[in-house]
Amino acid sequence: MAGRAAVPEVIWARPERTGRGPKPAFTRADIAAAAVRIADERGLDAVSMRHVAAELGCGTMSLYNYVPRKEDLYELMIDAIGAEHELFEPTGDWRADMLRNAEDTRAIMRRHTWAPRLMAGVYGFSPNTLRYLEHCLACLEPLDVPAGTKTELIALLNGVVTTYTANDIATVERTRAMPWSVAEENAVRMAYLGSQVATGAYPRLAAAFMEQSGPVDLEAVFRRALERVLDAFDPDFRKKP
Amino acid sequence: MAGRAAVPEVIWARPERTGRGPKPAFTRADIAAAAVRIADERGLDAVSMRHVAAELGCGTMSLYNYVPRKEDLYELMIDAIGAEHELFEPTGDWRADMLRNAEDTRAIMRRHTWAPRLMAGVYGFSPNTLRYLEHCLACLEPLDVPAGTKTELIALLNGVVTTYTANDIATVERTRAMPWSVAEENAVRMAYLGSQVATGAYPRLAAAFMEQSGPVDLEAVFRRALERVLDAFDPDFRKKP
DNA sequence: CCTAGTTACGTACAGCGTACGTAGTGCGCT
DNA sequence: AGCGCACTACGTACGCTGTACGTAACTAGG
Repeated sequence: MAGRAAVPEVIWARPERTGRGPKPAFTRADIAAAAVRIADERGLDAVSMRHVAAELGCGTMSLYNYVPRKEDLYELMIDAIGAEHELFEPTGDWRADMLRNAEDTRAIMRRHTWAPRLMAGVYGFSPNTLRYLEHCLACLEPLDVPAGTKTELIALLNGVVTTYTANDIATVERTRAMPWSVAEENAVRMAYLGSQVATGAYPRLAAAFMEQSGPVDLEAVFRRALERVLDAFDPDFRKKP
Repeated sequence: MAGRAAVPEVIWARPERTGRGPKPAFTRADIAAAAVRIADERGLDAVSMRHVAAELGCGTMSLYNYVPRKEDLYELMIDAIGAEHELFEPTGDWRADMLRNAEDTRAIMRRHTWAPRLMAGVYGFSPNTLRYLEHCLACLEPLDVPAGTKTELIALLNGVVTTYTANDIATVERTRAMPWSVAEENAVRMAYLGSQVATGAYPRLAAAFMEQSGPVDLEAVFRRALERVLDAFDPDFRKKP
């Protein structure tokens, strides 16, 4: 009686190795690395059970011994890139440290442009996610607010980083493997946007468009957003000029 | 020579109706409504070209006359729920107005729990999205900052609303059509999280967990996040006690 | 040693997006 | 007026997906 579990499974809760049977040919890390490699090189849509299995050099269905559902494969991928976080020694300046964390997260997402899309759908707490959370709390040690407020700060900041970086990646690279170029698609979208604004139906939007000169500096916009979020949590902020 | 366009298409740029040929049996609004109905009742995964066509009572491939790619169907859906925004008369109090907008957006997403997932992947500017943007700018008229800063405020606020509501929906309702109950899955996840925290590997995280008593008030957390974002943009904020 | 639990994997199925071909319809142009 | 073409409609088919299920080989615990 093999029987599938009638209860939801958290992949991190099931042991990687149980006593009986032949030794598994791969570790979870192997599988995660293969999936990440495929996603980096051929896009997230290329991450299918078949392709990952092929990358590992095993049969498709063998993968299901390690990863009961595809969703779990995604969790492995998120955990894998979570290992790339730089867990530095906190300096005592919580603002600077959190900025560094945010830029670090952004850099990781830039290396793995599929990450924001995955983060939106997976809510698990993987080992590396927990480690990163703990690190953030360590950075926030000097900040004198309740622990609940700190976790809210982390959540808000992470949300902003994800949202902004997802948008930037979208405008810069757009979905991969399109028959037309990125520039072309963006041009079409901007042309449409311009034509709509030109109808006069959106006067304030038009004014905002007129005001801006030259291309937007995405990096600067991002940093400003971070600073604003940090301001909102900074007890010293009110006293500043 | 029918020939597909070798250039990206923005569905809003292509006219809904061109002169020639038989009258289309449906409008875009019909199609969007059908897709939204399916997503509301049976979940986003049930929104397939086949199902939408069936809901409309036409052949699957006929749908492609109206919606060249499935991605465009998603854009129609987002635009459709964008019509649910309450475009009230600005009161002159930009903070209160923007709070109202945020709560309004949150309410829409709660009615259509698939919305956050879609928003993460679609970046178009649909008619109703533009209308809502214009409305927000109208609400921000009393705020004396550059237009660019206003659009940044709107973007940041919308991002926070989407992120937070997506998370809340996930914990409250989780993916639909699971063989186990929501409570069960959350219980399993929390049990795992608790077991990890109990290992002592995450002391600060453990402390944060200890600190909290009783269940988290998601609404309060959400409102606090909004207030913080608004604080960060409020010129009067520094002068307050 | 035996056997239960595991690994490995081929086959099969339902469902997906959508390319393509064909038939019918009615507006615009000559 | 009527020709032609752009459009609607839709059936069929292809390649792909996740994964249920069955079978064979293997190994550690009792």
